[in-house]
Amino acid sequence: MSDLSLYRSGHLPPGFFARPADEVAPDLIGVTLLVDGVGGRIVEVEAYDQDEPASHGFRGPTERTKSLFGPPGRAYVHRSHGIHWCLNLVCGREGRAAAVLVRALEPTQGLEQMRARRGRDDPYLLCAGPGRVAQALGLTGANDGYRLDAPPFELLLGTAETDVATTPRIGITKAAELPWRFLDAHSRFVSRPRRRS
DNA sequence: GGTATGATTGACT
DNA sequence: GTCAATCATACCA
Repeated sequence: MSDLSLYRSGHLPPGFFARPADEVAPDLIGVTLLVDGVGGRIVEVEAYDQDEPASHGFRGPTERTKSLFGPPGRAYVHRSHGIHWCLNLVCGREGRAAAVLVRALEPTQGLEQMRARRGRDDPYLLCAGPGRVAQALGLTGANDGYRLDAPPFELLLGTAETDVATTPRIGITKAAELPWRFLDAHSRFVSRPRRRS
């Protein structure tokens, strides 16, 4: 990956995900994520890597994490707390567990469909949080392993520069100090405001 | 086999 | 702020 600006307002360039997750993650802020034409602009993500204990891949591949260890550019959709689904975008190379968790979108397309799926009207509660994102986009474990460069998925580069802030990750107890949460510094659609310093 | 723990959310005090 | 929901996985016996 060299110059993203060459691809502005188009699809993601080939090889975009074939990099370490903490390099891919900030580049995803401002990218539009759609599933069957419904979705919005990514404003918050977190990176996870096999070598740190917060990663689902830390203890090696399992039935649940096989797509996480698969080729980059695919979805890894896992259940959280037995209730919610969370969408990850697989990075790195096959055989290595690296992924970016999509934590929040600014809803831009298919608002009514997302409201119906979420059972809520407030646009700030449609996609603010990983479980909410998956629910709004209609994603479940059935979508685990799907390619991200083919329908129903679509990823489009943003057209404007985005100010990316970096903070520790949320909701984990291991490797909690790693600064691998990336967010649009000015967006109101993030799951939680930037941590006070 | 039993128990503890989540990459969370929504309801409630 | 606290806490239950709900289940696959991890870890210990």
